Amino acid sequence: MKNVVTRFAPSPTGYIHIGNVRSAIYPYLVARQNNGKMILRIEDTDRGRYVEGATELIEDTLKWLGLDWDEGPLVGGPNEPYFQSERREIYLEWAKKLMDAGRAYADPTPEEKIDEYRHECNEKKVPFLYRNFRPENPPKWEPGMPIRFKTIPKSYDWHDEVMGDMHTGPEVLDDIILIKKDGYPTYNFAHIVDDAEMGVTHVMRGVEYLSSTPNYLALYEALELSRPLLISLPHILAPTGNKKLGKRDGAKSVTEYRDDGVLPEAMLNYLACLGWNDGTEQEIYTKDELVEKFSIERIQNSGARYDETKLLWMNGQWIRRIFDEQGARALYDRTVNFWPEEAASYPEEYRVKVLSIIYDRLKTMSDLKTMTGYFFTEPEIDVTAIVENKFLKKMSEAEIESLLKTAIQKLSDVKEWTEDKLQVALNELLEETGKKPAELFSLIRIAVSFAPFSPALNLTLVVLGREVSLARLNAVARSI
RNA sequence: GGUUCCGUCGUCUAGUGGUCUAGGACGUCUGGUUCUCAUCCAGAAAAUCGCGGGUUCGACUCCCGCCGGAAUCACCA
Repeated sequence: MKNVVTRFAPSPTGYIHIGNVRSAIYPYLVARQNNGKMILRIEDTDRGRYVEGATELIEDTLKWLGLDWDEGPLVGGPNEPYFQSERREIYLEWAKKLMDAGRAYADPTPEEKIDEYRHECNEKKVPFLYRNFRPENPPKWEPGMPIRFKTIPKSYDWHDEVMGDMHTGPEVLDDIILIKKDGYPTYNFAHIVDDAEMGVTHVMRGVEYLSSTPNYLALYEALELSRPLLISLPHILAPTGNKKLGKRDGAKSVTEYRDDGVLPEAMLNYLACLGWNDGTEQEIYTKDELVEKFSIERIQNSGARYDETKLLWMNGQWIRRIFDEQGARALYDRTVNFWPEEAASYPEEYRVKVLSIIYDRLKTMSDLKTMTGYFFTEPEIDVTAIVENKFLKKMSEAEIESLLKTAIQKLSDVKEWTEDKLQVALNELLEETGKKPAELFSLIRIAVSFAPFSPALNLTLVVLGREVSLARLNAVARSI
């Protein structure tokens, strides 16, 4: 396929949450895969729901995920403007053309009257269709009047790339509003006009638009436009219940995950594979792999439940992958905002070392805050933590004290404070004292960190350094 | 209620008539990796393929009916 043009067209009503980023990811993938263009268009036609700053939030979210766009806010393009509120003249022109052709009309009916019609139908238990109440002699249009499409009720067949062959009868077609009385277009009309003007070839959006599609088809026809490829994306379901994931169910914003230390690679990977797979058993995909392997045909046609646990697992995978493939430094660059406050006064090099021994324990970057405290602050000595430790509680305090002193002596004699030399010393200590690793190592580990867990003992000692390690051990020895 | 879509382990999924005694991943459980936590490795439990009919030598796969779930029916997108 050539000249592929896709778009992501959110309305600026707040943040983008995980339930709806997928309709940005898939169009992006399709555009890049086909050397096509991706358009970002802001559908701000509902002034009541407009949220200040939402556009920036959308831009930030996309940029963070690594989804860039070829046309739209910030980058411009040949079809400017990309805010629908600035394109009102265009929609009005198209609507006028429709009126001239007798396919649209100005509707003078007051809204209360429409409510009455609707009510009437509900009473009679017949479907409410405005076309049955079409005003007989619509007035000439003037500003302040809504414009409605004059539909021709008939059956439609079409193909949805995800849902398959579709068919509906005339009962779903109605005289939908094209231009609201406030002069802004409805989504229903605006997106058709914009997609046509911008040359959009693939319309990807949530399945909630599937039932309106016949009306769009009627519009394409009346406007003599060729149909773009229609691609309905199934909903992402909330963790519980069968509802689609929405802000009401506590759907977190994408940026919230960023702030919690989820990597964009993991987020993109997880979301792209929620409801799509390439048929192989691969689970971890880079953005480039997704671009290469993505296919519309393999998008699932049923909703997928959002599972944060799996996202977090994937994030752990990505943390390790970045460390292993790009090095400690590359991973460190992603951690700047996630260290405990006290870490700021330590040299960067030291933080990199801490990261290097702790990274494989991280699920999110923000775990650094809770997991690395003892590297940056003197832990509070808590003798009970030692005495009541499950490996140490069978020893008397005197025994513990003497064991600790032996250990201090041995470690003080270590010439080079390195990973290997420390391990040798630790092993010798084991032999000399006749203690089990569980006893000896637990004692030293707790004395040096007072943390519920820490990396391998020799590594912890290396990073802490000789001085700090011995000082802490001595302090504990004095406290017993 | 009308219209439309969907229905394989708890979850995400593989599966296009025989190779499925249904595969993988997350999660769970067990064991191993000199202490802890995690990683990693090995293993286990976990799906009568929504239900009932049919077609066929043979159906998770095709057809029909039913049931269940969802979406939509706005001057919101």
